[in-house]
Amino acid sequence: MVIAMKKYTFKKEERLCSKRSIDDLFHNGSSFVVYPLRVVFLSRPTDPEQNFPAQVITSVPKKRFKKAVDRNYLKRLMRESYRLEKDKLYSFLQDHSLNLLLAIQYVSNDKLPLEALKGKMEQLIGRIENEITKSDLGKGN
RNA sequence: AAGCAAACUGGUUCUAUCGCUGCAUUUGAUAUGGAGAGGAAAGUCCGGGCAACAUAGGGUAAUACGCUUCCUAACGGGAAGGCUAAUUUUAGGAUUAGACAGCAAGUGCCACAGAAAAUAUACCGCCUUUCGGGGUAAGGGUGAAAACGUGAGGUAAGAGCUCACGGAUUUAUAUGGUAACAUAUAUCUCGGUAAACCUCGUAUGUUGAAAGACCAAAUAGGUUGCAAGAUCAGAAAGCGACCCGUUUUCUACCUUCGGGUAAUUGCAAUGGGUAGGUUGAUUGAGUUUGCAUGUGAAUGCAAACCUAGAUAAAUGAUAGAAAUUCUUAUUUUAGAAUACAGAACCCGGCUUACAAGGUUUGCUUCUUU
RNA sequence: GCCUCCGUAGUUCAAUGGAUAGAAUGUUAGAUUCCGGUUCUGAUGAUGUAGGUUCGAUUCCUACCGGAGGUA
Repeated sequence: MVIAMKKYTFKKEERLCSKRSIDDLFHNGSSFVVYPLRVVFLSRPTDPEQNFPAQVITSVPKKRFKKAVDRNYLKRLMRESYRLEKDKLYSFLQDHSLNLLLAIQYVSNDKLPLEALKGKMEQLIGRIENEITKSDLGKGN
């Protein structure tokens, strides 16, 4: 576990690439919506081989944005906002020693600017922390 | 000069901070340096490279294409030319478009209207008559299209039946041209439709990089070989002196009567599958410049250059400055805009999208001479 | 990525190259009824878009646009 010194990186280990874990995430994960973002997440105990506590995948549906330029633009904005806001999430996850799989989908029909997306991302991360603590409590009982 | 249309050209630049993906050097982590979307990357409409599998040879089927010569790795692409049509021009000519082989091989179709839509079975009319009929496509105003057109001869009345002039067309010869074709002479013929079936000619084996090739480890299982002990009990025989141990045969099931099969564990070998990684994969029908050849597409030679390589998929965000244009404004300041669009194995085309600015051509209007 | 198919009234479907493009249902207006239902009568379409072939195109050809499915 080597983090903390580099806050704002977004490397390959932080992305979700394995097809198996993606299938696992979408079959077993739970979800909620912070408009215009829909989140699917799945928490697991920490794997000591992995350097980062969360893996993220972003997606924009082709039905809502026909042009590849628009889709790429929105994915970049989502990545950028996640990169800037993920700090809190990482420290929370390390405290609870959890590993998180995360999928963020863009649900709106309109393009939002970066500032608004950053605010939404902050809300979203707070919501995730809530949900995880709830489920942990449930397990405890 | 302004506006509109078409074609071509064109496709903003720099700095800082944070971040992403390859590459090079260094290293314990990592750090430093340098690189990082297009003319259409798009549509996936053609053609090729490359790969796997298939493959004696020929034919059929299916699909695509179809004036000529040339270019090309190849093409349904391009260049030059011919022909046809449309527009324009007094004319010469110019511009644009063309699936532009064959209906003089066969078959089919041609609504409505019209006598008739193709073997004219002649409705009216004309001529003739022995009143049964026969001849006749000159006139019918229908239709998108009416049996080559006009005139003369001819006839009972008529008719390319004959002649002259004219239009289209088949074949042959001559001249010019590489050829398509053009011109002339002779000859044959005279509804349209092949983006109707079809005929002739040419081309195509099938599947696509999620193709294919390679890699070590783990897990589960398949096959083969060896070994082990157990199920496993009974009978007979052999060996060792005997208990006992061991070997062989029989007893089970299937059978084509040759034989075959028989649970478990361990070790070794072997080929396959799953997920992952490497490769395929970016030095190539390469890019730029110059010279030469050619009407041109293009080709040849020389020099220089290396210019993205991702894989749930990088090429971004923020701040500042400059450039171009527009508006406000007229020293200036402020604001807005900067298109279409994002590589997915690679090339050659085609098609479609495209802001401002620039060039050329055409049309319209206004001004001046 | 590759391949195949389909676009006709609001909806579900017809139509051999002949045009006035039909049928059911829906919507709506009127009639019938004391009121409603049933029933009857009428109204309601740029054949996805743009070109071409043809005397004539929903149909044939080409290019775009949109949608659906298959493959892995």
